[in-house]
Amino acid sequence: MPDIHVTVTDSGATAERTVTAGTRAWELFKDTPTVIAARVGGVLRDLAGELADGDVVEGVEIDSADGRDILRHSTAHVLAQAVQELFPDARLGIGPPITDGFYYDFDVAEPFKPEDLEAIETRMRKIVKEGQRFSRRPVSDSEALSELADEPYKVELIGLKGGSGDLAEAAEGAGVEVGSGELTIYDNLKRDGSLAWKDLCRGPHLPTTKRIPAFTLMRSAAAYWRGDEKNKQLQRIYGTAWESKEALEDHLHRIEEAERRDHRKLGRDLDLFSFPDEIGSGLPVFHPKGGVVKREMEDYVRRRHIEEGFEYVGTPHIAKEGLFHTSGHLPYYGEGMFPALDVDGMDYRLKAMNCPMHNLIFRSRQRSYRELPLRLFEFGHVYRHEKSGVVHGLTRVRGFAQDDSHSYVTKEQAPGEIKHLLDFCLGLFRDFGLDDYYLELSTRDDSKPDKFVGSDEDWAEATAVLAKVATDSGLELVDDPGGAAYYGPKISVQARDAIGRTWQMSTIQYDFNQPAPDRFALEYQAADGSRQQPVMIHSAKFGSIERFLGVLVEHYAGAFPPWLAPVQVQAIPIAERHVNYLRQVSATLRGRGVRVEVDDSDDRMQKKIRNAQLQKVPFMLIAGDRDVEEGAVSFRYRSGEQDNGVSVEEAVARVVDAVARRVQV
RNA sequence: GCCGCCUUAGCUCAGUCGGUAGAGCGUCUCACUCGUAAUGAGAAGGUCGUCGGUUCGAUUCCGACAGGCGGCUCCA
Repeated sequence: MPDIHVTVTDSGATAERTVTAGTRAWELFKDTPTVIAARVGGVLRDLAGELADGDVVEGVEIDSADGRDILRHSTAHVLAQAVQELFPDARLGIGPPITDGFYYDFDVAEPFKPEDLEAIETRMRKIVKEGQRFSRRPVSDSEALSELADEPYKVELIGLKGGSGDLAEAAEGAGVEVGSGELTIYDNLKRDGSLAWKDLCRGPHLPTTKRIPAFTLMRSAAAYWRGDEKNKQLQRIYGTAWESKEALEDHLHRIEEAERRDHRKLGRDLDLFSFPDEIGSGLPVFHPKGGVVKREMEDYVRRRHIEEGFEYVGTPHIAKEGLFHTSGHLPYYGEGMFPALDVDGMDYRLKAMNCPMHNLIFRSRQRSYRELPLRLFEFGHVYRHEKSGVVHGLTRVRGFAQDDSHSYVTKEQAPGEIKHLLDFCLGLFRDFGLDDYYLELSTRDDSKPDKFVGSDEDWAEATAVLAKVATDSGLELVDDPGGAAYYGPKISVQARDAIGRTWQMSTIQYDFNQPAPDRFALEYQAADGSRQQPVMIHSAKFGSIERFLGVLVEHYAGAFPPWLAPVQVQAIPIAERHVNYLRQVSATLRGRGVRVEVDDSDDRMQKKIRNAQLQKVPFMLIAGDRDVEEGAVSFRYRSGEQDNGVSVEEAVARVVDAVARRVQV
């Protein structure tokens, strides 16, 4: 056998090696059990793959991003095998790795029950224990079609590959089944070489099922085939798999931790807000403590808008239906609006957006170019008929307040105004202490022209303007094709919640449609006396007050920085005789604008500390005989850290300073 | 909207193989006045989500609806 030369990277060390022809990748990594696949010339391959002369081979560690994907994808195969062994009539959908786990879709007569998941998991453990080998086998399209004739969904995927070939569009995750090149089938072979199961798959996979160190099934849920509501619903089983039992434990622990931060739970525990059934789904009420946070947010953003050149306006919650025909909302967004209210034979609608009303303010008289940019702002309360299944705490509601503004500008002013608005939004995120976010650029879906208004040229221009500002910001930017509003593209700031879900917060939208002559016919008189059409830029900085508040609760796990905390100082007397002293201290604090409460209940002082701690109050001022004598207090932080004998003057200064600087403590 | 699961006191949850219910925390009352995360005693509090059906009898079984949870789809 002739020798071949390969370049091998193993555990970070690279070396040239000479091996006999026919050597397989696993032989290079015999001594590194954590390597479960190989990257050959930049392409992920099975360890069983034969090497060629000149190959550059890198070991893929199971705890790397690619390694985990391969592990999870292989575990998805084991899941599918177990399901088909227990439910022979189950047909296979797709089974890709996802963030922190994997899923596999099945067409089954009956949805899976919790007991089914237990049985499936037990069967999976058996398959893992058997150490079945993942064996790759290239097949022609016709071979694949005949072998998988009983799997209609796989057949459909093979058919798609033959067509336009855009599998990413075919179904999210389908790429793991069918690559762009030749088709491959992975056979699961038992120790004796007999075939246990097979699946159409691009791979690569672990060498054997035994290399799955830790996994668990999470839940089952329905999902539409190829993500299309018009298609049949398949039953999806979610699971997770990790490189070690410890990593799996850590993951499950992180999920528990996230549940503790859930704003819906904290909203109840901290008495911030609730969702009374009597009012309706997705319609929150804010309790006094939640009202404080909401008011601080509103005060902040109202003041900032005025500082940034906006004019505060006000508009009603409902309007005659015709207004929303003019704006385009009814034809393009009718499903999102609540049904009409019949008022004396005239149909009215709850508004889903504020722009039509701001447009009427703009149009209330002749406008001059000297007035531009003209910026209108208000807390606009909008109502959207969200589908029942999507309502979620404060982050997806049916009625909410937007800190909504519309900047009317000349085309030339648009880029500058967009940058101005983006800077405004980022400053707000900074002041509220949010740091886990990225920008998204939402553009038109060219394949659905009926969902968007306006000419190709206008869309291209608007998109280019937004893209440039977004790119220039230097922030992480993600494309969101098809996510634009019907009237124009947008930049949005996406923030992550405790469970890793992302929520759209600030939005900046470029709109050349509503000012158009066939809509609101907005115009201004230019310097040369001509009538020109402005561009309007929609923007909301919090986005929705409710959603932003929900994300804030999760971000801080309820422990708000002092400036936002509903109760900033809890005063705790050691005995009843110290209550009056603390009332005097509180009066001083209150005089400086601090939200302070004195706990004069019958509880013992230890209990009062515990309660304040559970309510996540930033500062506790505790006073007993010694403090009264010295004109001092004991100053306790949320961390449990304490400073005894702090003078009242000093304590007040500390609190006032922390509030003023908006710092977290 | 679709699929599955869930709904017992303000909260977290027991329980009733069909004979109308319990605990802890919280609330209220009383006693205690205590130096950095739970003092003790007592009391109140539930038409067991709503409406129908089956039954001698339904909180329990069945159905519809409402609300919630997890996904999917959607998210201007």
